[in-house]
Amino acid sequence: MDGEKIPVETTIPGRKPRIRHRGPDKYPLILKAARDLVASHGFREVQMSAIAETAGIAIGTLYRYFPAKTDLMIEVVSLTAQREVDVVAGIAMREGSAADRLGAAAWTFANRALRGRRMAHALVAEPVEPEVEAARLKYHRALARVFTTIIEQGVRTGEFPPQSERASADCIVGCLFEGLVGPLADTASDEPSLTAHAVAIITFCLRGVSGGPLTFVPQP
Amino acid sequence: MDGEKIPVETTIPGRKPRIRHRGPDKYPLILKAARDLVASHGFREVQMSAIAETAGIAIGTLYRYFPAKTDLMIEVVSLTAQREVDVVAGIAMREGSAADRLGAAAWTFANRALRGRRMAHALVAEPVEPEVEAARLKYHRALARVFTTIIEQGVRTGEFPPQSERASADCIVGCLFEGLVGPLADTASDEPSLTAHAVAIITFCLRGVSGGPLTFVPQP
Amino acid sequence: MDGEKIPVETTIPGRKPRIRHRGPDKYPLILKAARDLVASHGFREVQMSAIAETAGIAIGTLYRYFPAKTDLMIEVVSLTAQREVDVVAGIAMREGSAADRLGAAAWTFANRALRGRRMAHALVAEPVEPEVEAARLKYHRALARVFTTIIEQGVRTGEFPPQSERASADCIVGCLFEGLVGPLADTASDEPSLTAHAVAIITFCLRGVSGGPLTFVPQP
Amino acid sequence: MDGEKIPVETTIPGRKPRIRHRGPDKYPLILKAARDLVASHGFREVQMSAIAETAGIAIGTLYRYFPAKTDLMIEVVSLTAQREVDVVAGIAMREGSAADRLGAAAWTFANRALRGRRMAHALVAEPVEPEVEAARLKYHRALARVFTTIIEQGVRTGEFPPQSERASADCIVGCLFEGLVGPLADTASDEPSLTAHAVAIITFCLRGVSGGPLTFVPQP
DNA sequence: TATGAATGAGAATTCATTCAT
DNA sequence: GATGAATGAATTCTCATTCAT
Repeated sequence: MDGEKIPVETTIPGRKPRIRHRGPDKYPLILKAARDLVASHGFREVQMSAIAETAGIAIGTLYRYFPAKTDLMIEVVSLTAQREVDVVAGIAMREGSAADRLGAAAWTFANRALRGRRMAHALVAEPVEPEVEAARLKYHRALARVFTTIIEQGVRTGEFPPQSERASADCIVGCLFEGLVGPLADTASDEPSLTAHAVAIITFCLRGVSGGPLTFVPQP
Repeated sequence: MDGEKIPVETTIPGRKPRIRHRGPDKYPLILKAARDLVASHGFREVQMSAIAETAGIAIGTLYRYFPAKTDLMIEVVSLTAQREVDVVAGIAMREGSAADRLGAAAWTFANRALRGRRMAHALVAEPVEPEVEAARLKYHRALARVFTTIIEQGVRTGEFPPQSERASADCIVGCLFEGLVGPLADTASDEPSLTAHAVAIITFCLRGVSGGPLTFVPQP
Repeated sequence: MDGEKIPVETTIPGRKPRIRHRGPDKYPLILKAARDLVASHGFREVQMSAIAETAGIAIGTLYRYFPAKTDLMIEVVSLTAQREVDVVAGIAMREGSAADRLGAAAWTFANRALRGRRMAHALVAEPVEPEVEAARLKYHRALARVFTTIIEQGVRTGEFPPQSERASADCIVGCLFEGLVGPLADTASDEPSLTAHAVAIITFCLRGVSGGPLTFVPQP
Repeated sequence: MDGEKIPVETTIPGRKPRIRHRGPDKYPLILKAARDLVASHGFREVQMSAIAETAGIAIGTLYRYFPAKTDLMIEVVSLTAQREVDVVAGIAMREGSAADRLGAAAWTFANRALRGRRMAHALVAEPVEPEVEAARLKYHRALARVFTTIIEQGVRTGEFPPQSERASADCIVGCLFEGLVGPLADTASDEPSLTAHAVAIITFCLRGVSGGPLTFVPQP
């Protein structure tokens, strides 16, 4: 109506990326609440209202930090998974033979998974939406990549026979998930038997990769 | 290994028993509709109304046969899983060395899983409620039991070294799930590369069990 | 997982067009409730919950008949507007000179609008969403088309001078809306003065179309 | 017609009076931001946060100048409308016959409205709350008053026949709104056809007022 | 005065389950 | 027995407004 200024159809400011903080940053608080809730109840059972309540904030505040529930869940998966991968990768980079490092890496993963069972289960076998599922898959792949690296090194040095490193790495991840996370999710087995189980699984993996009669012995 | 079936338990104690009928039994009709829908859309996406419509009956009728959605889902998992276990168990009971039979059983599972991917994924990695999850777990265990049997026989005959048969069987199941079902769920890989992948995975399993340099070769 | 039946990714049955009724049809009930509420409170103030309550049904039932609020609002606009247009069009089709019929049609519209002011206002000047706005616009256009027809006939017979029939029809609609609906929406004028106002407006329209000193006289 | 402004009243009785400040007056800054945003997105789409961001101030500051969103919106309507009325009133007070001035005033309005369509639409057909609606109505009335003045002069000099000046003025406003703002709000018509449309509309108005075969010819 | 993080009431929509016919 | 319309609790997300710093 006013000839002097004809604003073009522009984006409304402040619409999407609202996450920008200075003062008290509730981000870690929210993430912790979400993590805890997922770890104890799984993805499906967690409502935004519960997360807000657990974090001691209002729902609206939640949405200042995460534009949608999906985003928060993705962040939970990514962060938690990344931490696991980092630790395992650290082990994989140490000194020693490929077999030793492979065993140590798997052993580390196993021990961490046996603690935090519920969360491990959520990361392994409880997808919700495609987008969260994608984040979960990334975790599987990242973990497999660590093992792929070790195996490739072993093959290069002749310690392991030629093989599809990708397939073998997938198998190791599968062994660890199925053997330690899935079936045991709700079983309350005793500590020693779980340890023996883990040792047997890692031995299986070493043999699968090496094609020889290796046996895993956990290092204290 | 005896000829008896390795059952995926179905009855849930403490639940209202399924209603039995006289006249036209819509039970298989409903189950088929539910199965098809789960196979094509996954557990989460299937509503009772959709199942009823697909089965060509009214929602109310659905509830005459299954007191709750959970029960129907459990039945879908149990029946579908039982069929898979049956087929794999059939292979496992044939003539031949333990290694041959183990390879053949795994190969059969792999091929069936690569068809019907969506359903396989639902059975492997898409739990919904604890109760359905429990049914899913029974499937894992039943499948593992088939492999346990083969391994035990191989160990007894000296074909395989002593080992935790339970752990090894879990590993095999894990290898197959992780290697074939999980990551590939939405990937559209070509036939030959998938076959090669399956071969590599089964080879890994054979080596894991035998501790020797076995290689899997699919029988035509 | 089952080789025999691989259902293709199909649409889940029963997803969208749920509107299919046999028994007690709440459709008119809902529409009446929505109409009444819009007529008394305008579009903005009407919540689905209020409509459900007014109709004496549950919210879920509402959604059996209308998949979304927008759809219900569109229906309200369309139906109400169509009725008005029909009545006016009926007048336009009668016997008589173009000027007579134009006057009679406008007079009819005016009288109906002066009753049901709130609703008329909602139809004329209270858009909500683009989709509802589109329905509202259709109403304006449909009403204009009635007048266009009369004017065209008048021009053809020489009763009216050549002109842009479309523009003239828009003007008539604008005169009626602005003169009768908009400003008076909340004014509580007395009956006689409103009648005089309507007469003056229609006279204006007749002169605008004819370019001559016509005067509108309402027929009893 | 005297020189005094035809004001669109702004103050709302019974509301907390607008806060007056000493230091840097952000008032015009905010108003400009709000105006621009309304002009490009309409009332409904504009959030206080967006206005604050556009104005480069904090939300809290916004609320120091306007106690509520409604107040700000009212101010936007009032100011914008006042400007339009001023311009049209300026034309109306020039030299010339009543018909000439009426045509020129309408022509000016039309041209300004065809630019800034979005804002014109917001002012004409996008009310939100009763209070904003009231401000919008004042705009309509103020605009009508300009035309009333011209018509009264024309009637006094015998240039126009006796009539309800109020009704005629409403009609002119209605013709302009309906013909130029409403239906065209989202249409992307070309310049020449819009001009022709405006000419036809103004001709209609001249005839409606004069009762004679006048034709509008835009002055360059 | 200015800031902007925090608030929370409110609105739309979904879907398992019930029950009168 | 079958039907399917009706139910309503539950859940996600929005945005005007407040207030401690």
